[in-house]
Amino acid sequence: MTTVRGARARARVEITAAIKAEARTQLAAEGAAKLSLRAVARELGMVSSALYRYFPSRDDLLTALIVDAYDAVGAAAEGAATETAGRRPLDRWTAVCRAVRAWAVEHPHEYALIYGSPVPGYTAPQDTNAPAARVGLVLVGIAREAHEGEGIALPPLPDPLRPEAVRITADMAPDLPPALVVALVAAWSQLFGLVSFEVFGQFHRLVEDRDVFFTHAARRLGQDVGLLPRG
Amino acid sequence: MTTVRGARARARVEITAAIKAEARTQLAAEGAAKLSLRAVARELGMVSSALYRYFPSRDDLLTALIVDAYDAVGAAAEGAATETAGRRPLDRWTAVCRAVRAWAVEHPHEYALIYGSPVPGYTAPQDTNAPAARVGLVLVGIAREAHEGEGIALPPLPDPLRPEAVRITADMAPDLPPALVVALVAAWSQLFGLVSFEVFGQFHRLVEDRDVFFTHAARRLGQDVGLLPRG
DNA sequence: CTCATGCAAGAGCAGTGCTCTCGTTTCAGG
DNA sequence: CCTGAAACGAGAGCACTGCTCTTGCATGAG
Repeated sequence: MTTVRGARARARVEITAAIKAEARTQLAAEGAAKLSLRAVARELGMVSSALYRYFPSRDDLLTALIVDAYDAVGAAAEGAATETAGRRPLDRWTAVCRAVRAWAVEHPHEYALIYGSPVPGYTAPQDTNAPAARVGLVLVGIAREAHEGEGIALPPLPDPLRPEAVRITADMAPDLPPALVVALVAAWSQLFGLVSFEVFGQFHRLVEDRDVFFTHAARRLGQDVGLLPRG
Repeated sequence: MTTVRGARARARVEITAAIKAEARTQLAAEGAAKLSLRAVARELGMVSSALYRYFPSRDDLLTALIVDAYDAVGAAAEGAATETAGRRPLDRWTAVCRAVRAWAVEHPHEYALIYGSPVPGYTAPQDTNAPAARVGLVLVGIAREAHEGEGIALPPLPDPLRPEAVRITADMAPDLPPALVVALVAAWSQLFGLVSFEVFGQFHRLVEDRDVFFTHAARRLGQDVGLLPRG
């Protein structure tokens, strides 16, 4: 049963949540590298070994935070998409990009956890895959809507490399033309290039008005996948 | 004097180089987070405290590696630019992007060091600025050449956000039109979005032929800054 | 030749992730 | 209701980390 079976089970979920909350606080304050199991336990009034009853290792605690971060940025993107339902696809695209950026700027350490360097020997377990895909799926959804409504026009590609030659996993969006899927994957990664450079400080003393810059770049990204500027 | 003043000075530069070499080996093997001063010293047959004669702290050793990494990827980009001198700007652009990607794929941990999450409380000192700018300057140079030769055409921007409204530090490329500078900065960061997603594994089980995909995306990036497909 | 300086070694401090043991508390099956 | 298994918190301990300080030795400049 997944229902609460008693005081013990209730305490377990509460303590697990408290550990994650305190870990997230330390993460936001100092970054992932300085997240210390002992410090978390100390702050919670426990002893470090007691924490291993809830998370088998430090990496497992990090994994939980990673999943939460993916879910948070995914929820931000989905929220922006639903709030702009019915508007022009290019405006929706831009709104979603801006929501991702806003979340990243507000939670730089959590952003770094999921879109920065992978932690040392750590390989992401399978259960991070679904949360990690949420932002991408939102973008695909907007493009699909535009495509079905004929509100999309991929610019001609005078390119020796036909996009059909780029093999993308088919089950991602089998209903969309390959050229659009390729453009979407590229735009998706390029979006996080823009966000990462801002969050990681590469725009320091280079881009003054980062909000305006990002909005402009995100809009052009939407045009790159064929979203039309006028509905 | 910068010349060698004696056996002592010679030994100093040799040992400094040996430390950096061993540190780079460990960096490539395990990643930045697992780089241990004691392990480096152990491997070199010294005791850990002796290492502090050469690097005041672990972060200073990391800084040295960061500068080296920026220089390495910058040199790769510059090499690709000089090797393709005289060819069409769009081809040169693509070649430079491919050189950056190739270096990143070959040195993932060093790439993560400079384009991944910033390390914990660490703020990059001033002497990393110049090496960090090299790749961007190569891209600017190619765009400038195309612009001077009239081989550039920024597509019309039916965009409510005029690029002139995006303030970019003026002394970056004062001779180029603002719209081009904005497009260049965006393309620069988007290039590293493509590379980071590949190196950090976000394309896992998604993009099959990553070399073809990257070349295609890099070429479109070049077109985004106005480089013409036909010379 | 002398002596300040550069240097390696070692001990030591405070901190880390993690394991193991040892009493105690809780909860479920008989 | 009772009992035994499971879950739990506390503590000691291991091997490791970055870093500091002191001690003695070798180098090389004056």
